[in-house]
Amino acid sequence: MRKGEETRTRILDVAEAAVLAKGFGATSIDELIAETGITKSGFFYHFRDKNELAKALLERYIENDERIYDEIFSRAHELSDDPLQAFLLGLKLLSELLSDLPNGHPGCLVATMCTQERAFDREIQEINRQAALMWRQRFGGMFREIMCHYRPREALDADQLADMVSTVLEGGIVLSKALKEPKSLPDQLLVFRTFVRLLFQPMAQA
Amino acid sequence: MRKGEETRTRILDVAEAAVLAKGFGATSIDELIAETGITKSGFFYHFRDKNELAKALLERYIENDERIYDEIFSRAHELSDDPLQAFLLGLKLLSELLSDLPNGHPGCLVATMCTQERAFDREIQEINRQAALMWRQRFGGMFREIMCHYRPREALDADQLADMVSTVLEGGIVLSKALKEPKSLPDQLLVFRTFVRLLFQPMAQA
DNA sequence: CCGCTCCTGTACCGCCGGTACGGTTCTCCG
DNA sequence: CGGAGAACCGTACCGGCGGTACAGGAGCGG
Repeated sequence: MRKGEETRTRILDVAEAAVLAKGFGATSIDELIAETGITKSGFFYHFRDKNELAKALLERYIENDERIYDEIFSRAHELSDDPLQAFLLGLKLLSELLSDLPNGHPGCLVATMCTQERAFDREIQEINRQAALMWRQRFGGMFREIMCHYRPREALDADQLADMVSTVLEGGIVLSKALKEPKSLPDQLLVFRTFVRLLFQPMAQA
Repeated sequence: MRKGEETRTRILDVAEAAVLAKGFGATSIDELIAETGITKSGFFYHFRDKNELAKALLERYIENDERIYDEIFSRAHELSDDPLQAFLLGLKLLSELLSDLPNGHPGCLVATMCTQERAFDREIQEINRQAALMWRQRFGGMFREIMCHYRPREALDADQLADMVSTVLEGGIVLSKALKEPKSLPDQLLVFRTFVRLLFQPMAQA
């Protein structure tokens, strides 16, 4: 029981690193079992096929992702009662966290699954969609609360603003990888942060 | 001579669609030759291996991408002499173009290659990097020109702003695919457009 | 000691990327 | 019109990989 879970976790750890580095297709099962020190039979005992591995990988990744956002933004809300300040602080904390990753962000599994969508079944696509919707809900709620206290200089939809957070994160990851500049991602997040601050900045002559 | 180029183009057309839909790894050569109506030998006459196909695919994609940006922003600059207005107009035109794609944006090959980076050789990674740098240069130039005429409300680096264009495009593509909402990408671009307008909007009491 | 979880070992299949190579057809140029 | 490439076709083959099948064994809790 305990032993099985531990092996499964080890497989997922190895697989996640490999998939983020090389893509799902380029990650072979043989390679995974070699690194985890189990046999092929052992692998297929835990995962029916590669698709189920992808599913488990994705679910675990999203879960962890949510946990990180929970931590960061709850900490930000502890430090400031103002919803705008808390959000801006959260973005800053997130940017700093991303800056501290030595080799840059390892990549987002949601994005990897997206760029290879038809290679996976609809279940995985649906998990992916739900993840994006959760992000929208999370940040959308924050923007709605901000809008209760601040009047935006431009009329923008809270959900679209929320999607902008995901967009900047996903796009920043892609750009960082393409440019081989780990700093781009946290930088882009800070640029977005400036935009948000600007958007809700009270008019000069109120 | 002419014939060869045409076949090669047909292979690339089929391959591009398949790669964007399923990912590079999930796209088999057998499948490509079946759809193009040639044989395996014929395929390997045109491309030494799959990696060279990827390279040709990527180069053609980037070339086409650049051409589209050239057209849109040169048209925008014809319609307005003001660099800010021209840029904002360009974003609008781009957003409209993206809106008109019936099934949404098919995906960016640069991003797909990024999420599977180690599966390809360094040459491809370098092409990818150069593409991102070209985007930076293109939009960076525009922002620098804008900054000659407008004073931004917040001090932001022109290159980082330029990267933001790429970020929003790449991130928007990912989000659109994840959410299965084609409209998200053009919407995100318009949100960014609003930010840019806000950034360079003259102060109320100048 | 039974039974269950958690594997190992072996053998095998079909698909796929890639190689090798001989032959064929088409195309353009002289 | 004829020859020389260019642009393929056909066939056979290889190794790696995803996946299946199935038999068996170690360890562990009840």
